[in-house]
Amino acid sequence: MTENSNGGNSESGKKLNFIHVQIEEDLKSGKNNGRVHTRFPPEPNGYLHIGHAKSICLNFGIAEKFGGKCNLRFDDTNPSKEETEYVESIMEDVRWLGFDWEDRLYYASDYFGKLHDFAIQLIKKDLAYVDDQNAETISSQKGTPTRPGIESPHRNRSIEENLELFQRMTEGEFDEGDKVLRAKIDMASPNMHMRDPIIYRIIKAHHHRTGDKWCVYPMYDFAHGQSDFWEGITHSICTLEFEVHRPLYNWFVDHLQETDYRPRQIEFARLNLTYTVMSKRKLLELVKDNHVNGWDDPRMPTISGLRRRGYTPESIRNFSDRIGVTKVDGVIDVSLLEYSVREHLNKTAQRVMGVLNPLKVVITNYPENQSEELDAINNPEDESMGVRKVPFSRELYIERDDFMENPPRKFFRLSPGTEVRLRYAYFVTCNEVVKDENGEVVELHCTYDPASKGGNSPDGRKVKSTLHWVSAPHAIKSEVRLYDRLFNDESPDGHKDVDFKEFMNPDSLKVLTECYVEPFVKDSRPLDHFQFERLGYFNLDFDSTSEKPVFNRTVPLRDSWAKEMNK
RNA sequence: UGACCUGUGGUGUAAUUGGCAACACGUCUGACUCUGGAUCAGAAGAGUCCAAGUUCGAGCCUUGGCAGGUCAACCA
Repeated sequence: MTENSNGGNSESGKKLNFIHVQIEEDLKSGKNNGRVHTRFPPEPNGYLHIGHAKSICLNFGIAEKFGGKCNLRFDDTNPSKEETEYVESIMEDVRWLGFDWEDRLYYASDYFGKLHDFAIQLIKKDLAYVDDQNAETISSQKGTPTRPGIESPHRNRSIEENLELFQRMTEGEFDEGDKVLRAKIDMASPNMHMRDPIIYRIIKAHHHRTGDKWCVYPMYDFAHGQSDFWEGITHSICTLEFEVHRPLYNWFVDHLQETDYRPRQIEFARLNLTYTVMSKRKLLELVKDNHVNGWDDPRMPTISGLRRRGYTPESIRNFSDRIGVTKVDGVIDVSLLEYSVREHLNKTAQRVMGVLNPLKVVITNYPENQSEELDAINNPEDESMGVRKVPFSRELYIERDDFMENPPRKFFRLSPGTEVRLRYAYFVTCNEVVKDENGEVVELHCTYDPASKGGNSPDGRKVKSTLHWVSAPHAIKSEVRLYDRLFNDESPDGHKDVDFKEFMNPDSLKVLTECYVEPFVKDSRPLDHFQFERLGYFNLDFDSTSEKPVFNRTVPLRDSWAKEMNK
């Protein structure tokens, strides 16, 4: 009823964040001739994670909202960390999330030539110099945030000498670390980034695109603003830690570009999630040290991991909208992410009956070698998804937890002498419990009431509970992987620098091999999301090499239901 | 003891030109039995970091504090 309770009043009806407000102001004041152009600029040094999804949704979302454009740009200025595999996975993930950069795919490496020319311009303006000192020395001369730095002895080299040295750097005459090009700004600036920052360094590594053409590479601060400028970016959105870089970003653009147009850097808070490690460095470590089975392991917070876990693009985009955009560095509870999947999957997922921990049930008054097909609803929230046939026969499997020989007071499911409903099928009553020599229950003998076909008895009698089940001879045996959070409840949030591996949850992956699902599943390969009724949300994992279906459970169990049963 | 940024229920986000702080998640309670971890109904929970000031009236304005974050990579 009150659908516009968000206070926003944009055309799309979605919530306005502070960046939207800023853009509206820019638009009103006639900046950039009414253009809005953003970019998503990942470094291809790892797979994208849920934090990047926030940035993707923000940047592409702004373009959509204001009728502008959003570029995809790979910020590949450091060849020692970057790989083509990452480029490809990033493109796949952005597309999967539902965004399109059309023909606007760029690489910072496309600008290496222009950037190099700009470096020379800077030297010619006496705003850059070659420093021969090593990293340590340069670092020690930087001073501290509270104490000014001191100038390099090479700071006042002649323009000619700088030009020559930079040329020789470019030609590969020096080794890595021997020389760098620095901007000549202010060694006493209160902003550390303005104390003669390095703009070019020697790296003798193979670049994933330019190969061995270059051995000097521009630094982020030097390259980023210029790239934005050349692409006509109006709003360059980045995370909070770049706030102190902004003066430098502006300094480079101001000293190198001549028109009035200026891209504008705006910072927002990166996403932190509880129980979730999101630093690329740490995720890389998990992959490299085989703590997980690759970047797309369903326990990973990567977009590819979430995809295999069964998350939908819609659910991630909804999550993104829900968390908003601010400059407050906070921590979001993962339950909000999980809520977002459940919300979407509940509307769209195919319902299927399945048994994870089987207990055999024999319907003693049902004829042998007979079977029949019963109608089951595919999605109670969406009639258009129709119905399917579920085979029923004399031998069934039910969930082991659905039977108790000596039930406590509030246990209404199957126990000796009680009658329950098998969903979509019949009322059954348990008459006999078969045990093995260890006293373990191995089989139940039940009788069914043929008059209760479909799930209701003509005499109007009620049963207290409904079970789901599969027909033993028809069921497909499958493997089910139950994924839980990779990190346990004590794990620190966000990017805090601690030994995060101490907090890994040893039970984060359980593989169950004796599971049975309706045969329906076999014929519905294209439908990869299922809700196993009562058991949670699953998806078929196509990654499996085996012939049998393998399911990943998407949303971890919460214990409220179990708690209820233990009362 | 520098510069920049940020402070609204447990969490996240709102609050038109200053007008009794709203929404979502989470939590708790109840209902519903063709299974819910679903759905529905309800409840608790902040007086907006603090202090002064301006004002009939301040989360929004002013001043001063306090707290937290970021910055000293030849990473991005």
